[in-house]
Amino acid sequence: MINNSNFIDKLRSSGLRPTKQRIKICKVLFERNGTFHFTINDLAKTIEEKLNEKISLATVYNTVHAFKKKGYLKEISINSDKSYFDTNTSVHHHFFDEDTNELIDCGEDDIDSVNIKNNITGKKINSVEVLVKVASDYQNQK
Amino acid sequence: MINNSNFIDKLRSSGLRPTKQRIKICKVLFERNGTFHFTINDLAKTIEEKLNEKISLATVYNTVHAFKKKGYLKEISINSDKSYFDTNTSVHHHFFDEDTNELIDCGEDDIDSVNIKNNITGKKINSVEVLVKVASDYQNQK
DNA sequence: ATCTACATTATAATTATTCTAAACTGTTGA
DNA sequence: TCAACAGTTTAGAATAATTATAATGTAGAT
Repeated sequence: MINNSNFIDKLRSSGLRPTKQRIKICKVLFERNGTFHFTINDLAKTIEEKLNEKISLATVYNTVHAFKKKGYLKEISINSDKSYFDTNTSVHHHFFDEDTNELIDCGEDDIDSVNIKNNITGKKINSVEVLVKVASDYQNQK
Repeated sequence: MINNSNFIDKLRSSGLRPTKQRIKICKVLFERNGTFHFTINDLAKTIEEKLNEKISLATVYNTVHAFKKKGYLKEISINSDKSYFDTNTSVHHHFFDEDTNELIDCGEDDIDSVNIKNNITGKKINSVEVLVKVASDYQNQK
């Protein structure tokens, strides 16, 4: 309870009211070491397990999207039936393990920075993402 | 009608029965210059317009997935509520215009080839895709 | 303490996609 | 040529992710 003030300040300073639910979601998302890759469902389930309490799915959706808009979360481009989010908002790329449907951060040194030599005229680049899809050799054989 | 035999041969040689619907879908997809980026819905609509006839949505889904499995189509990774496909199956990257939701092929010279220096142990790389999301400056300001 | 705008919630609605089961059609081989 | 079978198509139901709705709750200012 003591260090909730961090989250309260963070929320307030970005114009989001520090409601109970948002603070709890902050705790689940950001009180951890390492990054967290999740779908909305993953997050809702984790909240239920960690806090022994349910937050409405609609609120989880609203909050995740609010956090994304404020830059606290990144949405990851994978072609999938659901959306993935990442607590690591720095520029970085991903492996996607097709055997397990798991997202894995690429380290700084895994991929050279991508150089865009020509952009669409009149547009601004919002993001550059590399997705490396991998699978076991066994899987590939079929 | 004359050059349907191309498609018939192509289908048969890959183990797909050349049904009326598949041939029609081939015509819509591959009888064009330049690549075609589409969602299932785009394709169904295009079929209806071009051929003045409807093919069941389920069939369009089945066919597109069959063509993808055979390597005639590529699925593009965009975080979106729907899946995008591409008739250009070569290794290439994309711009995604967030103003119009339009996919645009990157030219050969737009992006340097991406060098993956470390891979996940025991896995094989299936694909490497770069997605550059762009939007007008105006859009970005809000 | 009260007010007001913003948040939360359960639930309904929407949208993309897959499943189902019945009808249909290429293909094979007698 | 044609019967039979396996693969296809189809309309519509089912499922799953996400968004909208409208009533209730609550943080923060007055």
